[in-house]
Amino acid sequence: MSVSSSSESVVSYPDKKAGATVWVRVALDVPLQGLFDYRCLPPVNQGDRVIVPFGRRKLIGVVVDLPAFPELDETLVRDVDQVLGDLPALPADWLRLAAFAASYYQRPLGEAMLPTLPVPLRRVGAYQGKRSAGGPVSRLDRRAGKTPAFSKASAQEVAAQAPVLNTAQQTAVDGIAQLAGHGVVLLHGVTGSGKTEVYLHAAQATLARGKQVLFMVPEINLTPQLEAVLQSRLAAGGEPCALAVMHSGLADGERLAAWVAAHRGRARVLLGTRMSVFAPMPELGLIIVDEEHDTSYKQQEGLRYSARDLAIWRARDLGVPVVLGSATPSLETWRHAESGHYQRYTLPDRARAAQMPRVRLVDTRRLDLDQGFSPQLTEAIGKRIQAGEQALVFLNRRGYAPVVNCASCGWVSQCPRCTAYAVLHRGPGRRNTLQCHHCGYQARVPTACPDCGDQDLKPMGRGTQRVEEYLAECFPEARIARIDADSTRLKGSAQALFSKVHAGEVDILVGTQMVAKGHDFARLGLVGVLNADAMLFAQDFRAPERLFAQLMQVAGRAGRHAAGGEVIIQTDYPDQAVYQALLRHDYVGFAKYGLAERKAVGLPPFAYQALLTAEAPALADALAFLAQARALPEQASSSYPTVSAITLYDPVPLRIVRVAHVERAQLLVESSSRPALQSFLSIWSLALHTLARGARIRYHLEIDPLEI
DNA sequence: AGCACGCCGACT
DNA sequence: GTCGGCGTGCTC
Repeated sequence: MSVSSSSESVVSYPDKKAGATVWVRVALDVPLQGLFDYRCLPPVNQGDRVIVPFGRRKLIGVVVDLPAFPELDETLVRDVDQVLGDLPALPADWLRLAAFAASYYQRPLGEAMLPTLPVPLRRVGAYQGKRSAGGPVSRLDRRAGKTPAFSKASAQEVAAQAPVLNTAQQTAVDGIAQLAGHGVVLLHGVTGSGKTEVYLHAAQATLARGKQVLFMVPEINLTPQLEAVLQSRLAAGGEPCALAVMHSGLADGERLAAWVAAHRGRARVLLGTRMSVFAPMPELGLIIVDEEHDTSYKQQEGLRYSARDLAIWRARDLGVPVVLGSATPSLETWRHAESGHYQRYTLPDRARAAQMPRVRLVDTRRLDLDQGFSPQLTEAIGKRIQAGEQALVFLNRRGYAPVVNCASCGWVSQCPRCTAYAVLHRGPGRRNTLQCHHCGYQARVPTACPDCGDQDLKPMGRGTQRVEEYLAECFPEARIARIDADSTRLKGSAQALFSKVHAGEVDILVGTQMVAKGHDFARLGLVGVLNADAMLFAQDFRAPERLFAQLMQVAGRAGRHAAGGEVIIQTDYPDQAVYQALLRHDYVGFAKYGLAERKAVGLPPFAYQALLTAEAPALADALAFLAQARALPEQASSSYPTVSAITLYDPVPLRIVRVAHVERAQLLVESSSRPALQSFLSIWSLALHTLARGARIRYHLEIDPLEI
């Protein structure tokens, strides 16, 4: 209609029919505090998406309010360009969740809200312009006849028999069923104890009540079998259940399809990674957070949210249960279980016949190691493969060797852009490279030392490639496979490698933490762990907790089906509490010890933290910014009512100061009171915004950081 | 964050 | 004479 310039002027100056227009308050994805008011022709509702002019461009925003009066002088308020009616309005509970996330993580509402929408729903170009063709949703619906937005199993598949629950599982299922309204349930059980079966029963009961289920997992591509299990076991209304899957590996269109299916209530189960916590689900009745301790639930850029924490908030807001599952719950969660704040159900043994693997510590202090291998470990591997079983060597370090060193002058390979070693990688056909694991820098390995010209350059230490090479020398008959980020770079290659392992075409598997998650190896009899101590002495206070979780998880790979599985951990520190607890498979003891230690020194979960990180070309500028940030409350103490309850630590450089020519420093903020911290941060974060303007500084404020 | 305006340096 | 460097100012 609006082709001529005269009709455009009608849009700009609408008729002043009394009551013909309303005011709308819109959240936009701009790094500006506050919301933006526009004039709009009804019908328009809270939760509608609108296209609005903003400066010289157009943006898609979400209507969060219909105020009686604009906050601004009416003459400055512009007109909404278009109300997008292609989907039902975003529900009120979704708006509440976004508002909570924005305030808790200290970001403008629009910056929290808009990025959670599938890309096509927030791109003006998808609605206006040459090839918009009715918008992304109508295009999706036109396609839907051919490719459904979500999958359904056939009725026969759904009839698949459910195993009988053991007593502990039944107790947990009953406990979840008896929750009237909201409650947090911690399902504590080791790998193979049957947590999935409890989830399935709880989910099935929820579906039977006509409600939707949100099932969250840390990484979906590592658990492809879960989708099939949900598919074949869950039904809704006598029909196989409609399941949608959502994760970051999906193309924009696929993600849109899953999101729309959840939003329309067509998908009854949504299986997804952390981003799925923001999917609108009008009839949500249960949230499951599998492996709740997993750090993948923490978003590491943009809005740095914890999907687990938001899931709990969302469940409470909706008055529905949330089930957290883990063999090694985070100490935050465990503390709530201990205090009775969460209901805890423990699944004590492996539900199927298998035994827990035996854990053996090999004290490497006085041993002569051969390429990092103790005689005990090498011998154990030999025995297992002779018996026709598989062995897994776990090493959290990829590449051939972490550093190359000159024997005569002491030169070491370093990344020119980062304060980190350049790692030696073996490429195909002896094509060796030095690679930086922080910035992606790559270079040929010098043939002689760049400093002294000596040709005696030696790889120091070892990564998965070198371990693979060593094992091939030790066990020339054995079929060896390596699974790490390098060997699985190509799409589908991870799947192919895992299939080979499952098919028994591999005797020895070498892998990084990638192998610890999800996969269930039937013939695996032995897990050997190299270099665990490196993780133990990693920078931050959560390192032992993470190491314990990771070793429990990798140990769970051994002997899951057959009895007699064994885990060998090589360490210089066999007396460390982590290893001692692991010997006894004693999470409870380890958690008790860990919580006591945290309490004694006032660390989370007995304190609440925020971390301000500054980045600049020169470290001094980053540190100066942080020093100024730290001084802000002193300069204006009256604006900070809770500052006395807050500790601001000294700004310090990050352990890896420079990454890709950017130098970083951080400042830790701590309080024993979460409300006091929140109140402080809400004022401080505004002041930081002003402070950073002018200074050529990038910064971010992270709430509840996992690594400090 | 974009996006434009604006005011000084080397080039077809 | 212009093309273009990125400083700074604004967005309901």
